[in-house]
Amino acid sequence: MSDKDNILPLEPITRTLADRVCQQIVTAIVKGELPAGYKISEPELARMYGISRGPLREAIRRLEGLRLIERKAHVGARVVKLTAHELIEIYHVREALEGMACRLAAQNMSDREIASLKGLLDQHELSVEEESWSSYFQKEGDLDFHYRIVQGSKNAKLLELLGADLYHLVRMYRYQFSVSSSRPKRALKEHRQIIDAIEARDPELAELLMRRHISAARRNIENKLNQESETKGEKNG
Amino acid sequence: MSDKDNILPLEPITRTLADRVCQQIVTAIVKGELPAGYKISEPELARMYGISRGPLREAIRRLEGLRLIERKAHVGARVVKLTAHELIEIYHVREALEGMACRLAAQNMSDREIASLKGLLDQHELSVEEESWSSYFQKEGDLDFHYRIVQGSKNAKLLELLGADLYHLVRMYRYQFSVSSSRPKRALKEHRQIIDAIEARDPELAELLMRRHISAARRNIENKLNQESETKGEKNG
DNA sequence: CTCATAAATATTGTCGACAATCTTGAAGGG
DNA sequence: CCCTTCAAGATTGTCGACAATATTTATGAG
Repeated sequence: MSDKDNILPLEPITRTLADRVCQQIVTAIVKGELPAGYKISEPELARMYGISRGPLREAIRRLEGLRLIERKAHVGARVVKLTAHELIEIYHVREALEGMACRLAAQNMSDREIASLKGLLDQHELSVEEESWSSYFQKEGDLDFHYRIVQGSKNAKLLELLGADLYHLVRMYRYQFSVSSSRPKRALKEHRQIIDAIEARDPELAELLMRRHISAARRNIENKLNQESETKGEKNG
Repeated sequence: MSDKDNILPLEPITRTLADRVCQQIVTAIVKGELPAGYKISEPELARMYGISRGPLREAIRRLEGLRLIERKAHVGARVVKLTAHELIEIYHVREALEGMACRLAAQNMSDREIASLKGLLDQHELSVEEESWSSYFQKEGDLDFHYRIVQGSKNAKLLELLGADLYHLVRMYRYQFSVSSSRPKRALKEHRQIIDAIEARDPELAELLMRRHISAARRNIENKLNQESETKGEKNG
């Protein structure tokens, strides 16, 4: 028992087929390998992943809980198609949830976590200078920051709702629309202000800044969508 | 096709076994028929509901998504045991989410919905006078009010998160602890203030009042839990 | 008597086959 | 020519059986 403790596999490979396949499908959906609106055929997917339909169906049920696919009885499952309206809704929810998370983080985040997060922002700053930025930051880096704040809130329910239900959809949106975050330096500056407020243990300010930050991102998306809807006339004309 | 439209079964009985059993288990858990911490035996449950293990396992996967049960691979599923800490966490989340919902409701709720909700409060007022109050209001009536506000926000994601992930747990808590809402008239008065703010189309005030309302409920629970922890010494002595 | 090891039991995970339902296509009537 | 009806095909839902893993019990050594 003494040397076995050293291995500590840290959930090495999820112990069950259904869980493993579920994770694979999540990333496949987020990255767009399974495009939005795609009709999921159980026999096809089962063959693709080399498993039976039993575990696959359980995985699908789980995916349904993550709001990444939608099902209709006796008809089948489809990858969710995120509409502009729903995306705006998600940002409203994020504003409320992450505002609360940020306030709690200002109270509960450890000094160590704060220092680590500041280090992450330094990394981001370097990435912004280079060209490598667009590939990483806009896809994962930004959510890294937000995820750490939520972790710092020490509220497991918040982490659950944001991590399991919302961030997947946001990541999916960013991959699929290849969204140019459009305001990199501005966003980074706002991130710095937020972590400063947390470091100053100022919950009110931290919440305000986070809400403003997400609200700005939402309006940014709204504007972009409005622009698209203005120029979409050429399709009908 | 003309007379078929009149039937409109409104999802009459969920079309699949897994969905139906899932709903049954949800109410069983909420009402405490399946007590918190109960070890779920698949063969037992399958026999109890008269179905095979296949659909039951899918239902369990869905229940897992609703955070009503927890699973460990190759070990089994247990009904969640809500700790005091988690309950407080949930109320923090509710404060954020329903505050936002209330603000949006002040903007998006229809006059008809507002009138209907005021009627519901009239009903509640009558129930408070009688004795029948404790049985209904504290268990379902209060959440009815909150649920309608969230509906009025016209934000589907909010409705999803609160309805699917949080309210079940709150209802479960109320049934199991047989919580005496402890401040019925006070709560009802706050409900009236909230709907008044919504009717006045005052989003800021509506959000403030709702946050205060839920925050008060949270502190009420915290106090009660502290009292319990003070008197629990007799167990150890 | 206590602890460690190992077999026995029970439970969960996985699979292939059958039944119920929906969708697609063609044939016939208006 | 279009619409309705019906049949064929395919897909989803359900079931029972087998395999893999965890828990429990019994056995033996210290």
